[in-house]
Amino acid sequence: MSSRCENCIIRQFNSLRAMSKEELKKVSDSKISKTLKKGEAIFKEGEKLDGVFCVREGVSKLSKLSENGKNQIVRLASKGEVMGQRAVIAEESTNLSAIAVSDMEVCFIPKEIISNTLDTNPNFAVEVLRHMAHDLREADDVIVNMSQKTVKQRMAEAFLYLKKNYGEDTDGFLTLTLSREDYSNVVGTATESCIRIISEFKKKGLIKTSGKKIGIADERKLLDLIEGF
Amino acid sequence: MSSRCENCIIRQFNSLRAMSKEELKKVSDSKISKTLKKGEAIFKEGEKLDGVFCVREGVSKLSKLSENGKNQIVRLASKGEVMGQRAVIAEESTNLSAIAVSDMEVCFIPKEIISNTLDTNPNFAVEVLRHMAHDLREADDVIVNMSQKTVKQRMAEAFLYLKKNYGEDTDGFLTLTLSREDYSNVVGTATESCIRIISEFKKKGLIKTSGKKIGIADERKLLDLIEGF
DNA sequence: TTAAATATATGACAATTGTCAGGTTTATTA
DNA sequence: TAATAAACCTGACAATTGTCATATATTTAA
Repeated sequence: MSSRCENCIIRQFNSLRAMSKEELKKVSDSKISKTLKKGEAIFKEGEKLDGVFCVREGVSKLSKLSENGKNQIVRLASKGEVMGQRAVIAEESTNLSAIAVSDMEVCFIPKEIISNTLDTNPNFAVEVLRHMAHDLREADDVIVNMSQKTVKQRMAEAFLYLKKNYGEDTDGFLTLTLSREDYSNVVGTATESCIRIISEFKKKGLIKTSGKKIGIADERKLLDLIEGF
Repeated sequence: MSSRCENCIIRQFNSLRAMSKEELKKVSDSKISKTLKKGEAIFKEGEKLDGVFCVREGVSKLSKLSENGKNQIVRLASKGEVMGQRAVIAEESTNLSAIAVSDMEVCFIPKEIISNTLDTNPNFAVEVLRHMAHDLREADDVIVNMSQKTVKQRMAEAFLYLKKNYGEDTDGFLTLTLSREDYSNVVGTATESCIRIISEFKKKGLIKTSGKKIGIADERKLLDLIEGF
């Protein structure tokens, strides 16, 4: 369970790959592995983080709750992604909560190691920067989608996003199963609206469902819908 | 007009302050100063940028246009901010257009200098990282606002944002004057809805107007509205 | 200065989306 | 396994927001 970071394949996918052997050794010696069950929180908005969390297995939602009970999922983080980095770098408390949407395995890495490495290893800093630049672009795209696309279009995009990023099983259902409420929080709509759209898409043959599971039945038509046809 | 970066006060506000004297000298020797009139584009979405733009004077909107003609302003950039950094770092073409919303003065800095400095000066990389972390947080907040707040609430926030960031003149009108269309593109709504809300706010004494100019008349009530009262 | 273009404004209406209320199904746990 | 809780679903309706049409004001340019 708690193996050496130097040998961890996950590292290939994130900024830790720019660390030197010695740096990785330090990380490995001070990291703490954790397992989380679906629904458990890794951290909650407003908390001060003492480090970052590297996702080894499973998927987490990064979301923000408002006073009126609405909840917006800003992005999903999975294998290879590092959560809490933004807050640690900006030396702020997190603006987002991280909650497991599937069983997870994460490694906690103390912030001192991260900031020391940032200060001394430009390769690492640039690598982190690239990842952050990517996240920023994605965030910009989400903003634009929220304002320029209808709920239906955003739902269609959510399904295709999940297929692209997490794949589908042998029966053609999305590997990552989200609750209807999670979908509504990704898309930014009421759960009822979300459910209605799922029903409609199913009726029209765009998707198929089996219990909670959702599969893409007609990708072409979903794409057309997103484009506005 | 075209002074030395080493002496530029603007630098204090952005990541260039982490550059060494020699690095700044290089920047200064290769930078190109430009003046832009309100409405002119600094760059357009999809373009490959050969460098970044440091804002010395004026304000620019960073926005994205969709096929159906809708336009979303993702953020505003003003004195001290560096535009195009994200694209240069990620080595992608820009996802956003930058258009002057007031007369501007910007300095173009070739990307080679930026990436060389990133690779060799960890202080600079970390400083850029901090700025990007800040932008990312702001982007997350915008996503949440778009999904959790009504158009009225977002309009109220836009007015307070402009007051906070650009101040007001001696008559109590916002220093930065945006067109109604710009407002609608910031808030993510139809221009007609935007105008209607401005009329309503005016009628209720929350704001005052004088031609294009808008002033905040009752900050308390605007805040209450944002909070949901 | 006048004409044209652009920005602002408002009404009428339609479409989208949210809310509430009540169901049914599915999952959890005692 | 039965009881309970949670998630899913649907209808009816209301609120919000967008669209189209049109009028007026303001700016720009001939």
